[in-house]
Amino acid sequence: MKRLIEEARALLRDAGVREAKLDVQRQAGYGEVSTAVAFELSKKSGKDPFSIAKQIVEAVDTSGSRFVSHVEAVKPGYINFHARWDALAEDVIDEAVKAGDRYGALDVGKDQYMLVEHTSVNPNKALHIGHARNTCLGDSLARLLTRAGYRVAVANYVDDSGTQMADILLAFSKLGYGMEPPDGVKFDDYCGRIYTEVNRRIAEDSTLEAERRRISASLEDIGSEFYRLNRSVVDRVLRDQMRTCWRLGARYDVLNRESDVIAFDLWSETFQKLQTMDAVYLAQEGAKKGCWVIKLADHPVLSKEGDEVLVKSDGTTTYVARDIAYACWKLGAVLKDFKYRRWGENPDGSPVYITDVNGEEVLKFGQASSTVNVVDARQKRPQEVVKHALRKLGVDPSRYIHYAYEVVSLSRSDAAKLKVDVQDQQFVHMSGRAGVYINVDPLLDYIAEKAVEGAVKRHPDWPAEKLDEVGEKVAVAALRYFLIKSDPDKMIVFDSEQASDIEGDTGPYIQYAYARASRIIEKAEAEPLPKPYGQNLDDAEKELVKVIGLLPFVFEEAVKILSVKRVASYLRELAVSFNNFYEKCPVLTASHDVKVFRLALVEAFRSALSSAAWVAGIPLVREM
RNA sequence: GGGCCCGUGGCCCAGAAUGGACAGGGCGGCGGCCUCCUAAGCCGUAGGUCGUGGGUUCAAGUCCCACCGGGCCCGCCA
Repeated sequence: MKRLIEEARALLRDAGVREAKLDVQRQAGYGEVSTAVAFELSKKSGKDPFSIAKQIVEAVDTSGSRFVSHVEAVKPGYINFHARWDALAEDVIDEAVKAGDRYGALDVGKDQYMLVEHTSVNPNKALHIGHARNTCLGDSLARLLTRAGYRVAVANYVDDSGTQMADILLAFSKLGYGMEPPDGVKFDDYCGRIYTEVNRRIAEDSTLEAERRRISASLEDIGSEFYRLNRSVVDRVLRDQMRTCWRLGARYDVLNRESDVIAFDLWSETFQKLQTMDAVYLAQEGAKKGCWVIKLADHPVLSKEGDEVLVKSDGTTTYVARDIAYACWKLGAVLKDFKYRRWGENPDGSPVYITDVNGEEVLKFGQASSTVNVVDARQKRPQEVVKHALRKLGVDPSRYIHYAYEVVSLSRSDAAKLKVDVQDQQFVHMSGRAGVYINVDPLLDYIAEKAVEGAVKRHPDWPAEKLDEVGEKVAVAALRYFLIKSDPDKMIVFDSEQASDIEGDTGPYIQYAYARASRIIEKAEAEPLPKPYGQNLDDAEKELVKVIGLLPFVFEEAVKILSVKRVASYLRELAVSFNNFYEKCPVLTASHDVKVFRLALVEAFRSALSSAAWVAGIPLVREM
């Protein structure tokens, strides 16, 4: 496909058009590559764009072309290049089949190291669907960057210090909650339920509030009973959370604990530098008297809201201060570094490390070329303060990317199921404190159950294990596609019936196209030979060739604007093209030459789909 | 009060980085297609002031301004 564009560009150059923007034409009927260059030229010369286009087309000589069959000037002034399908099909199919499930890989990220951080759920509860949006976006971004040739490491920030843990510890130490969850309940889920209950009890009994504060304070005392209890609770919750993340297909390289940002003292070095750069000052009066605050006066927007406290009057740091220090570590603006120990293993066998003051492992996860932080849109302001601080420290703030996404809320009907009084609201925000949330694990179970119901009808002979395996993959595909396909700037009003749909514009639709293709390949006795390449292709074949050829461009665009959604919509487009081909073009019963060509086309389709599905995190099955 | 985001058929959403060829798809509705590679599919059909009003342009769903409606953020919390 690239060669078709290059050839079109060369033809234009020979015809006297030095610079032209060429687009691969998505719609059928307007050629395969087109340009609106005549419109631009008409702006300069004042002449009618259509006559300019005609003039250019007359000057184009396609007689020596391999990929271009003919060129035409159309209506208002477009110039459309039509492909020679035998050559284009050969080019696209060869490239896709050769590259296999890495088809479309780029090298734009060569020699660059990207640190992607996502998930970062407080370790006092199980993942709900809002967290899943974060994890799925972040994991797919990491995959996209990997496919684009970057060296990528994935971090999960574990906010293990602070007050949100105190509720759970209060429950275990004073309110008589046992450390073991009831049968069939995961520990993280159990903690989430406790968290809700404790908050209700604190609202009723104010003495508990003081108790919680005391626990919160004693957490600072390293080696204390509460400190040790906290560590063990955090680790148990984290292990359960990670099981859910793995279930969703995510993987991680490192778990960075907030308590270790403090323990390794990344802050003091950062603080010194901020002082040296005259970016902070000790407030002498007003409400923030006695606090070290960062100057925001020269920030175009933040200046209107007053300076930000970094060090409280009691000498402890705020969350934003720790985030600044951590950002400095990520981008190599401080020299101090963590130590690590091996914590566990991803399903793919790769190690997961965790920060640890007693750790033996010295690893380089900091000093990234750039860092992507998947953090919900409500934190835009603090994230902007971090960027401002980086700028002050001489770090190019564009290296720090806040990948913001909007929250997930619940539909009226889902909220009503949770006994929320919905009144006239169209949606209800989730709240861990209020117990209003839908967790990832039960949702996946529910979708898998629906999928198994469908599979059993089709394959009454399948053993339960196989049904469960496919059901699980269908569930993951459905949820990931659902969370990835919509614009990150838009709030998702989650409805479990809609999200668990496995028909229409869904993840399973994409899996289904792949399964159909796989069955053709399995049943074919002939080899998918590269030749002969089809003459007189059916429209459905042409369309499929074109869409397969599009993938490298899709990756290029997606990586440029960090758009996971772009990959999801491509997958849909690709699967539609295949299903169309599947209906109109029989493969196994076709004549020998046609069959061999179509088999190769099906194989090329599988390459394109598996490559893009990997980025989207959609697991594939050969039959379903 | 200041700032950020969203507004596309009954419902959900593509199309917004770079303005261009009839505004695409799904759900739901109606009507078809399994002696043929899996019907989790395909085809047809009905349904649209792209929130409103201005502006820029040969050309605006897309860019600019104002307004309306919805959401979020502005703590010595994280």
